Amino acid sequence: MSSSPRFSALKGIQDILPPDSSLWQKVEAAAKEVFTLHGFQEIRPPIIESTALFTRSIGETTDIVEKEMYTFLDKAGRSITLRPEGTASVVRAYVEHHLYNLPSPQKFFYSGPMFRYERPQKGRFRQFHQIGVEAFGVDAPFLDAEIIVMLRVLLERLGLKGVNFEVNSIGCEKCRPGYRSALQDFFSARLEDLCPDCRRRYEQNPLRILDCKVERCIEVRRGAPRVTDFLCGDCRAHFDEVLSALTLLNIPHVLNPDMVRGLDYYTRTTFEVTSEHLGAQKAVAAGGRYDRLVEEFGGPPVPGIGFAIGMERLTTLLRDNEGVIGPFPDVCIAPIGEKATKEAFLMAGRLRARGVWAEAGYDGSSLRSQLRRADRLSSRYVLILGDDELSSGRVKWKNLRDGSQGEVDIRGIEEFLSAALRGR
RNA sequence: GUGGGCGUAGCUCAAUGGUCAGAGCACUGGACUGUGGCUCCAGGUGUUGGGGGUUCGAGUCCCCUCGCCCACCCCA
Repeated sequence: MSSSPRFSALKGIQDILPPDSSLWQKVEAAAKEVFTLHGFQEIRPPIIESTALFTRSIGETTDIVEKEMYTFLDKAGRSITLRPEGTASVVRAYVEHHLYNLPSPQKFFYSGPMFRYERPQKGRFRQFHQIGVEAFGVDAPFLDAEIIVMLRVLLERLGLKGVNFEVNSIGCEKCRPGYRSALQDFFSARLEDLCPDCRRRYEQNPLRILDCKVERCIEVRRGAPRVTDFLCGDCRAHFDEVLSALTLLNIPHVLNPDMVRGLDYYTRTTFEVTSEHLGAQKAVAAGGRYDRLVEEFGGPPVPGIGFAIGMERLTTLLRDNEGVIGPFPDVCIAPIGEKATKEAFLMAGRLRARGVWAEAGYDGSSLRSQLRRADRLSSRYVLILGDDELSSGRVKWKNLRDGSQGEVDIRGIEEFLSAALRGR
């Protein structure tokens, strides 16, 4: 090891290494397949945007905007921010390219890194990854239900178990102010019983008191007014239809009137998928409606809805459920001697051209160590290629799974292995 | 930003303030000149995260710093 400076990834930012990366690929492939079946197409927005895009949409006073953004000035002095979430960019693109002129709903999915300058902990990183979807132009409750169902289908296909679907409605700009003041009225007489954080929340965002984990605050908020009792007629009807659609579709879900959203743009339906195995950050996916956001970005009054899945959180759960086992080579070729090594090199190329994953030994290490290596890699087959084989033109093969072995003509190897590996 | 825990070999971890900081795993070779897994033998690597201090003597105690983990705030 040299004494020159050793680098490491930045705080809260991690490498995704094999075999973990193959689990990520599996998730991404399943998401693409499920989303496509539901009419969603991929959109690839940039990772950096002008800072104002996020401060507008997410909310000036949210923690994300106030203290968690990676913001810098470019060479022309413009304020640029690494995206802390995906929705703002998709809405920007939707408006910028006048996609509201296309038939509604327009449905998109995306995946990639997001950045928030936070203290890392379990399930929380400074660079993390989301797979998300957004749908524009339809405010019908069936779209809400369809999106929740789609999320469930995906998670089921991935074999994820032990998660809960929680749903809520936080109303619109008409009903929320009334609820907010009703909450403040309720807590105003009990302020001294609340924790310091909640006293601050009382002023800034009283809905957050419903989310507090302090024992005393949980007591105090018993009997607090529920957001679902303050919904206006339209919001009430919308939410009821979402719920009955979910019931119709046999989707297990729980009403959680205490569920709060961190971003300002949400309206009406909100939902979360939670797990008990994620530490303090138990949401593996979350989303909701944002019926005013397109308009706020200068577009027509077009409703929107979407969700995002936290990749690190999801893969944590999948890893716990089934572990991660990497892909295995189909065959390792163990050459003995220089001439055989050259032949093994060529043979590996021919096998690969036939779709067989072949590994050939590069140097003259012993047969024993080459076999040991093949075993460690969990290779299915080994081919032994030494002077005897070169002169006889017959290669020795061994099945490392059951120990069977034999020989095969050197020119028939591709056929032999293709047949032997069929149905792998 | 706040609080707690932890940093010793590639990995998992030992070592009362006291010789030269050890073991298992892994890796390579051999026992078995060309047959993996089991067993045995051999091989060698550390700025004890970094810096400073206390001490005759620091991996061990103190301070600073960096990093990791967990929690708060908040969030996927």
